[in-house]
Amino acid sequence: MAGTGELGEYLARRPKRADAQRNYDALVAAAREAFAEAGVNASLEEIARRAGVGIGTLYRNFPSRRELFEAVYVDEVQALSRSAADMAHLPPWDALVAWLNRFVAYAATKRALAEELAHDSEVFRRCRAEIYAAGQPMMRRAQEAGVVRPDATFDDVLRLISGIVAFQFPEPGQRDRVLAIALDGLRYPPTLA
Amino acid sequence: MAGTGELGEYLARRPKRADAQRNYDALVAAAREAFAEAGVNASLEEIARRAGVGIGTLYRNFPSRRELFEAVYVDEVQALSRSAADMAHLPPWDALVAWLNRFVAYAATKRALAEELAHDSEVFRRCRAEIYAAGQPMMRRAQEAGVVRPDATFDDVLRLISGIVAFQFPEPGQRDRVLAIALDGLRYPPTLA
DNA sequence: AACTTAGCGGAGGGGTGCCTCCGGTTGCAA
DNA sequence: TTGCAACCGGAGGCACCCCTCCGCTAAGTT
Repeated sequence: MAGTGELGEYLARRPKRADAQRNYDALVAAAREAFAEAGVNASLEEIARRAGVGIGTLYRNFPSRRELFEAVYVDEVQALSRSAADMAHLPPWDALVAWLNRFVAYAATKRALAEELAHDSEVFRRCRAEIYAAGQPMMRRAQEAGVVRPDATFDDVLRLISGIVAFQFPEPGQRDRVLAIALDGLRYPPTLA
Repeated sequence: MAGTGELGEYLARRPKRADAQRNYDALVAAAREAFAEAGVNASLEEIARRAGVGIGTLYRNFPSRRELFEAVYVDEVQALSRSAADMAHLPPWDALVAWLNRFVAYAATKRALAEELAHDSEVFRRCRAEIYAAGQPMMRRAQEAGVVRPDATFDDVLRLISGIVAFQFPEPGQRDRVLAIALDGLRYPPTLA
């Protein structure tokens, strides 16, 4: 688990007794599903039901909705962060694109969650730093190699991708086509398709 | 009002008596604000309160939440549709970009609404057709002039733009920068920034 | 001015979600 | 095995929202 920054300490909240741990994990898993399906307004009682525990158990582990958000969000970010290492052996442009594709999977389901946490949350700031630490070097590397336009920031790119992916595309190929347009805009020097 | 297609007939629901018309209009205006602020789940009772009418009046005019959505949505689309004519005198690329900028203003506030209506709604289909009728000729014109990549569809472009704009950008300049990246990806043949 | 009827508005029943509280249960250390 | 502290779960109070129903009001007509 080394290399995921100091985010891990936020998992120290995980309880100690075996049954309590089972419930904690079941709640986070249920919450992940529920938030993906119904958005951030998913009913907490529904989540408890889905996890097979009482509503009281949910509130004991996560006194507020926000803390449940955070628990779901943190390990998603950690997985994304770790994946950056897998792309290290690729050429600069390919590495960036590969990681951005991994980012797509993250952003597609976690955008609403991130938006909710964005307002003054220590956890969110740390997650943001974690993502930057993973992706920004790849971006810089690609820019220094002259294959990404120099006037774009890493933040620009994340927003570009996140926005596009937020949509539900009816036809599966279309999302990739739209992403390709966006990536062509990022590429430098411009190339003929 | 010519040129806005057959969408106008949906406004025939507007009631006849003077007081009823005032209330109808106040409700639509209140709903527009409320949806912009609180999203599609804004409370109907809050909307009625804001419009200064009873909840009963709201339900008489709009038996379901969806019909209120539609009323708000339709004239927004009509305004967007009409604006296409204003760009006719510009060169192909500039015209398209100008209209897409107008589209940005529309998409920023109406995306959630559109998503809600997207599922089997006759009104939504007509609005969609209206938008296509307004924008697709500009897109085709630009492609025929060789200034827009030929493999992109009009739908691709709308999704590209809508997605990006869905975000709240903290710094105002960033949105334009991100849009510029996307538009560069659309442009053809690619040009050096 | 008087009438008629479209239109008004809000009380109220039903439903759902949030969160607290506490009697019962069970993992685990000794 | 036993004891107890940690943990469980759901009943219940509160708040909010949805939607219906019906007695009242006033706009438009004659």
